[in-house]
Amino acid sequence: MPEETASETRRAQPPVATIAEIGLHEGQSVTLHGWLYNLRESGKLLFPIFRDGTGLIQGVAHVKSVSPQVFDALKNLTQESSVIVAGKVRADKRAPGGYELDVEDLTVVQRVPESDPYPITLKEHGVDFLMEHRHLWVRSPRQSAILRIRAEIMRATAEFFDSNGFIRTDPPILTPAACEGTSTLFPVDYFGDPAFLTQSGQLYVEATALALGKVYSFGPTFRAEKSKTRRHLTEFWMVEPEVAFMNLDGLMELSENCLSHIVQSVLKNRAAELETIGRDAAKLEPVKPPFPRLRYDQAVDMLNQAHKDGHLEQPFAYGNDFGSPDETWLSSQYDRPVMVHRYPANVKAFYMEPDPEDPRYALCVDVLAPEGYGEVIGGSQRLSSYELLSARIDQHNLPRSAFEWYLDLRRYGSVPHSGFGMGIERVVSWICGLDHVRETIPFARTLHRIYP
RNA sequence: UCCUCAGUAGCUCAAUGGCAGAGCAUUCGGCUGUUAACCGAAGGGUUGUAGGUUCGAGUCCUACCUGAGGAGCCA
Repeated sequence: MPEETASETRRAQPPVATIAEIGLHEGQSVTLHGWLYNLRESGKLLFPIFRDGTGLIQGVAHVKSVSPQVFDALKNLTQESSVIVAGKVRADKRAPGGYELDVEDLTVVQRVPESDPYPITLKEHGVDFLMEHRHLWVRSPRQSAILRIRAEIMRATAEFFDSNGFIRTDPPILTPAACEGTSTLFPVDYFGDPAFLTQSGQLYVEATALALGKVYSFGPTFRAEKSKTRRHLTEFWMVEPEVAFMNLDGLMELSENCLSHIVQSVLKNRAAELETIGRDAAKLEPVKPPFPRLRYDQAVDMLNQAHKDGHLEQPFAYGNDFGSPDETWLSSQYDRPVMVHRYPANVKAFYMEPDPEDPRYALCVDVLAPEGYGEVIGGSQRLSSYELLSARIDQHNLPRSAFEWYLDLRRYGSVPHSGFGMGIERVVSWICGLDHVRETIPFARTLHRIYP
C-alpha cells in the first residue's frame, strides 16, 4: 500500500508525549500511549489516572467537554485497560506531578473485562500474591521505580569500569566444575556430560586479567543454596572486576570508588524514583571515599563490646566468619560502607593470598553496606604461587583435572592480582532501602519459586 | 537441613468451642475537583488437605501441603 494512502486513512493525532516529559508540552495537545491506573468519578466529572511507564498523570473529562462516545468509553474503563488518549496539558497546583490532562479523545486498545478484573488493586497485598503476579506487579509505580534505579545502577557500574580502562570479558555460564564447592551448583546435562551453571566467573576473569590487564565481567550467576532470607536469590547478577598487579590496598580503593560512583549516579539521575519509593536520599549522600577500613581483629573487638553492651545476643567466637547478625550490627555503625579486611585464612576461600606479615590471615575484604544491609562486595588478592595453590586444591578435595587450566595461570607469568564480586541485587536493595532483594530484579528466582 | 509464624470471599483481614463478617475489587444507583475519593445497594464461602476430640470445630489435637521470617552458607 502506498504511504500516502495509509497516512490519509489515519486519524490526525497530536504528537505523542511521555508523562515524564509532559511539562514540555504545557498548553498543547498531546497523545499518550498507556494504561488506566485508576478512575475516580464525581457526577458528570471523570478523573481517570493514566500511566505510560514513565509516570502517572490525572486526566479530567466533563460530560460536556468531550463527545458522548468518549465520555462513555472513559466512564466504563477498567483498571489497566490499554488506551491511546489525546488531551491538552495544563499545569495544576493540585496535581502531584504538577500537570493534568484535559481529555479530548480516547481510543481503547484493549478493555479489561469486568468479569476478570485486574487482580492487583491499589490496596495492600501479601508477598505470596504479589510474587505470583510479578508479571503484573512490575506495573506498579513503586516496582517500576525500583527497576529504573536498578537499570541506573547497572549503567553506572559499566560506566565506572569502562571509563577506567577495564575491558569487559564475560565468562561462560555453563561450566565444568565448581569454584567454591559443588553442593550449591545447579547441574545441567551437557550432551551426556555433567556440567553446572556458573556460581562465579572469577576464575575466568583471572585468566582474562592476565591477558588484558584490567577486566570485568557482568552477568548472571546461580547458587543452589537453600537460603530463605531477605538477601538471597538463586539467580543473581554479579560484577566481577579483576586486575593484574593489583594488591589488596588497590582493591579496597577500587571498591570504594566503584560503589561511590554508583551511589552518586543514582542520586543525580534517579532522584525522582528515590522519592517515589520513599527513600531518604540524605542517607546516601555521605557515600564517598574514603570508606572506613577495619581489620577483622578490630571488628571482632567491636562485636565483643556490642555483646557486652547488650546489642548482640550471641557472643562472637574469634576465628569464625561473621554471622548475619554480626554483619548487620557492624554495618549499622557507619554512615557509609565499611571495609573489613584480613579475615582468618581458614574461613575463607582456597584461592586467597595469605598475608605475608601473618599467613594466618587472608588478604581479603568484605564491603558491608550501611543501615544494616551487610555484605555487598567480597574480594581478595589472589593466590599467585603455583605450589601453594596446588596444595590448597588438594586440601580442599577439589577435582584437580578441572583446575589444570587455572594452575596454568600460575605456571606462565604469575603475578599478584586482585578482584572482587559485587552482587547487584544487594546493592539495589541497599540503595533503594528495601526489605528484600526479591523486589530488585524483574523476576526473582528464590528457593522453591520459579513462577512466573 | 533446622527453628519460628501464618493459611477464612478475587485481595487485605475479623470472628470466647455455639447463626461465616468487614473494607477493597466487581455489578447497579447517586454526586461538577476527586487524590488508595465518598455515599447507598447487590452478588460473592467445601475456612489449605486428610484424619481425630466434642452435643457442636474457622477455633482444640495429629500428620501432610503451601507460603513467610530467620539460622547455617553466601554476593
